[in-house]
Amino acid sequence: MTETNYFEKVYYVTCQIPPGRVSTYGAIADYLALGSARMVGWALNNCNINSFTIPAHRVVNRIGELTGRNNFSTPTLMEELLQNEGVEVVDSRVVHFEELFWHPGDHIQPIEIDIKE
DNA sequence: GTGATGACGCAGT
DNA sequence: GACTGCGCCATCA
Repeated sequence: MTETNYFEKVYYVTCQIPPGRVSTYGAIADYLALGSARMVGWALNNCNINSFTIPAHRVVNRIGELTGRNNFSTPTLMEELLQNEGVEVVDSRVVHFEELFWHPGDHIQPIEIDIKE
């Protein structure tokens, strides 16, 4: 692999997040034993070129804030994608974040990318 | 080879 | 209770 498996780990876990659910950088970092949530954001930033295959919009910080929206094509794209999946987003924040929170490994599933148009 | 940076999180004040 | 600063680890310049 030309790129470190590190990216693939983040890529893998991120793809496990079911539509309509969200996870956090810290949760992914903890699950992958990365030791730092910044690593997750950094990895996603490097993989954002594949944003069509990586639901990076489902990854938010620990308070449910869309801190990475500015990294998308448009600052509103992340919010629109979440709302399209049924996630209510207000003021760049996920509403009922605690209820929609999905913990990596809780219901881990094989990689199954299903992109919705 | 060194310093700075990065979509965060926690501890300390 | 709220704010600030530091640390995690890897890549780029």
